[in-house]
Amino acid sequence: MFALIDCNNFYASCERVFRPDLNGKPIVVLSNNDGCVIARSNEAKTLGIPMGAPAFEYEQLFKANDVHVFSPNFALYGDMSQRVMSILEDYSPEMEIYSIDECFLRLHGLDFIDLQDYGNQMRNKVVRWTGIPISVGIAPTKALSKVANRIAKKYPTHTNGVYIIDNEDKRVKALKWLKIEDVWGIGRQHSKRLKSMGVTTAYDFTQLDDSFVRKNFSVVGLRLKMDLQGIPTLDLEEVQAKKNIATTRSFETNYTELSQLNERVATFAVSCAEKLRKQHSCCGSLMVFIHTNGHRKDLPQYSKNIVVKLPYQTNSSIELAKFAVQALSLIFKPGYAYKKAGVILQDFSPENHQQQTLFDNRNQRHIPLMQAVDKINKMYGQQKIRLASQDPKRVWKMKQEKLSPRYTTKLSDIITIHV
DNA sequence: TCTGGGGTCCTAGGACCC
DNA sequence: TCTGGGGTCCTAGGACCC
Repeated sequence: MFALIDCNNFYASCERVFRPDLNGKPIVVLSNNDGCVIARSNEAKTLGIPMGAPAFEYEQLFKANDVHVFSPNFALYGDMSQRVMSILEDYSPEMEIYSIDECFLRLHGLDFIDLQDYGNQMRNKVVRWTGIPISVGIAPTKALSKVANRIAKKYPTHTNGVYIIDNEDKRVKALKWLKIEDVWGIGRQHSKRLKSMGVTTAYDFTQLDDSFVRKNFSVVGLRLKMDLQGIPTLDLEEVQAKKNIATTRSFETNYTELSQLNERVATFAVSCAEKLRKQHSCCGSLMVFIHTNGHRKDLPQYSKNIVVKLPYQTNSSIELAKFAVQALSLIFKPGYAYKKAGVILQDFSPENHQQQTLFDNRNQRHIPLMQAVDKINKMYGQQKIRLASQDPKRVWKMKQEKLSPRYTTKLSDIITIHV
């Protein structure tokens, strides 16, 4: 059996842990730049605030209903996630952390344990130790555990937040209940096509012909179908080194000058390089993109990306910033109002396994230099040491008007209790 | 005025090899 | 008249996830 454990309204719940006065009140968490809604408490969902709603369009509704709005506090969410995961880890030797708020456990050899009770224990411990409510779905396959989790979340009073699919009747009933667009792995395009052929539930999908599914939805669709039928085809996945690393941002205002974009792109490249060094990889190519604001139909639009093959593998912030800024100069066109830019690293290889090129221009001294920079930044705070091409005066800011304290990761933000 | 960010996998088609 | 067969590798685009 597999268990899928999912934190309820995770970001909203994290904010509420340190603001118990907000229990029972509607909360939303916004994306970077306070752009759109990326998390909602149940109360906010009830008000009809959709996922992805642009914040400025809903300002009135927020005000009218006393919705508490938060800028994203990823330091907090990341730390809370680790706490939740480290508790759940104790419930099985095999765990896959699937996302910041979800994990799969393999429940093997628990034949004499009441799984309902086991799920209840997880729930109670996590909420008691962290304040985060979770839902637990248990079933013979990963896809079915996703379905079970959805039922647990949808009917908390009936299920007590734990639901188990452990026989054929329950499986069929659950799949007939689940709408096709809510199936894990069936997105907007697939569900549109399926609905047009009369497939409206997960159960209908499992009744389709194998070769038809294979042809129209590839092996991914076929694996999903089997998993939903109770034949395990999806297994726990190991943590692997990333194959791409990206840093991309929208700007609070539009940028028109190359110099402004240079600074942003250099900073993005440095941030990517730090992530790359953290996983001990080097990269062989990078992509830089810029584009104008696609929502502004009244402004001239321009969007371009460029992929640069590097002359050698590297993870030096200095080198990557240099190549990224060079690439930018090749695609920058004056006369446009740029809203977003990004750097994406690709073509990775292990750091300690580098192929030397015949005419190697790599500066070997960057290796100890970067180690020193990383160490200092770790000790004294992010970005303590920066490249001169990065914003030396911290001119660049994101719109973050409703940022909560870093309760768990910053000494000065720890809550004080007055006795 | 204002609309997020970071990932994965699969497939088809083109370029190349002998 | 008639123009092979069997591969690999790479990339762009499209789908999906949170």
